[in-house]
Amino acid sequence: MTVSTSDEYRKLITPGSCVACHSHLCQLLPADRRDAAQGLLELNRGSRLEAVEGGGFPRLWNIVRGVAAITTLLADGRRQVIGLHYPGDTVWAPEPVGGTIAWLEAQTDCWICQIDTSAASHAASANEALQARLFTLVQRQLEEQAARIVTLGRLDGYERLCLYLGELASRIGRPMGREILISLPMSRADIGDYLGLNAETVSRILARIRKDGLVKFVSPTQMIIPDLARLEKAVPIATPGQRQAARLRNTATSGGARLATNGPARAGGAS
Amino acid sequence: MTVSTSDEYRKLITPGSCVACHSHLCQLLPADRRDAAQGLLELNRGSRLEAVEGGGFPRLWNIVRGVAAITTLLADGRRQVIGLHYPGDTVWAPEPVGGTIAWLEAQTDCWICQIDTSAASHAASANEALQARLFTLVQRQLEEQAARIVTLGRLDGYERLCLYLGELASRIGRPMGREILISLPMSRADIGDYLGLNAETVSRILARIRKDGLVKFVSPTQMIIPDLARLEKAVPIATPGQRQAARLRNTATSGGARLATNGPARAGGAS
DNA sequence: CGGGTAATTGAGCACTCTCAAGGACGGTGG
DNA sequence: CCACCGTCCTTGAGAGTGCTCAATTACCCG
Repeated sequence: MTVSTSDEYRKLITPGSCVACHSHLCQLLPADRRDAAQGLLELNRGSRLEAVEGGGFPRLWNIVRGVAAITTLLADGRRQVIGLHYPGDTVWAPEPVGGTIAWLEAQTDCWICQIDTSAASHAASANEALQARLFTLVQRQLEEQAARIVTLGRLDGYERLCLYLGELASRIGRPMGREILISLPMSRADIGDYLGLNAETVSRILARIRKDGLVKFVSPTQMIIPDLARLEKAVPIATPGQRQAARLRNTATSGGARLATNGPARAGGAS
Repeated sequence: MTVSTSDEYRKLITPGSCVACHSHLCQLLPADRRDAAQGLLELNRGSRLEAVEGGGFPRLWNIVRGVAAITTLLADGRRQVIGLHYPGDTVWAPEPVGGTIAWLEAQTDCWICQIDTSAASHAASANEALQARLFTLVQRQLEEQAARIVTLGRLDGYERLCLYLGELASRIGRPMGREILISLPMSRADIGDYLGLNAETVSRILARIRKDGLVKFVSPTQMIIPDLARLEKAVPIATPGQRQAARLRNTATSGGARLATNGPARAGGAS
């Protein structure tokens, strides 16, 4: 993990006019604690960020740039990516619990703004805007995790990968006319860790999805999605777009929370 | 869903001296909203409780008695149990999102205390104790869901069931000397929906666990765990030492933290 | 142009699913 | 009390999906 002090940031995070992110969550902290409570970190690909004990109040990670995974390990070395987060996301940092630990791991070079609300809590418990924002944020993260539980519990590999590609397309895809260009931020093995598969299976299923014409390969890490709707139709669930629209409807009333959101959605599958 | 008004409750929930639960979360609500914000519900086995829009503030379900599952029903009738909750648990009620709805479903007869913090939020945002309590509660739920993601993503059926039995033992098991007696609150099919398996597989694996001596059957829904420690040893939960070792293995290859091998064979799953 | 990592592909196997047939259990009515 | 019935549980056979192991092939970077 690298703490950067480059000029590029200094400009971004000028106190009082930080433009690093769109959430401006830090602005809701009490003015005298704003500096202590935030810090923009630069993480190189593969480096990690572990939450420390927050004393009961949340530590938040705001993904300013890049893609970062919340990851954990089993005793035997098996690995699972619990969540995958994109620019604009704010993550409730997982605290160490009973021998198990999860950390944030940069999948690409990242800028992460760390916000420690414990610094704010005592002075700002009356801060209703902050509280509302935190609730919205937590609600979203609970939903995303619930969706991932369904994905891992009930979707097969093909569906999981279609979901993943759709997620990438809507979060970091670059529209090119009617098509969408995506750069995969993770290796096959990492994708496998995210989707509960292994690297070879990911590779094989990707080949199958390509053969079905749902995606075109530019290189192993760059692909083009000719028709997002068709890709999403391969997954018998609400699409990220639909969910986002629904959430905008939902949150429109409550305190102007307007983070672009998504996350894998609901699943079909067997039973 | 049944709203009970039986005498048995009336005694329990006498305002100001409610002893229905141990959380006493409702006591943290402002006094004038306490009645509006809570209500003790009786759910018969199989009945449901749906959250409604909370305006950005959480609706909480406090499990006083019984076992309840947060469940989603897919368009084709298949189910996924997202979470399973026991007496003493407080659940952040899932709000309807994008056409997908999750609800609480009583696995056994339940008493549920519903707490609506939106009633409290405006008057009591300064209530630091309540806020701290909510954070703790959310933190725990996020952790539980993260653990379930790992379970579904990386544990095989045998491990998932051992975990489930251990969970039951520690939450609703009755100690009998050195052994623990548990009454399964769910059918094989429901357990399958919880663990991402199907009913037949659950039955088969249960038979295998029995043959391995980790559990003794009293009846199909009552079992005895002779040695909880031995059961838990079947699940690779990371101890600090093991985690350290695994991390060293994991980081040894490169800064990218790659992993040579993945989880156990897990197949099927859907379609 | 080498060295190393990442990705692909193949063969064989393990785990879980589907479909199907009995068996155990509890409730009901005769 | 017992036959009947529905539900849940068990067990079997066969098929499907994904994993392991292993060998290439492609790609990146110096």
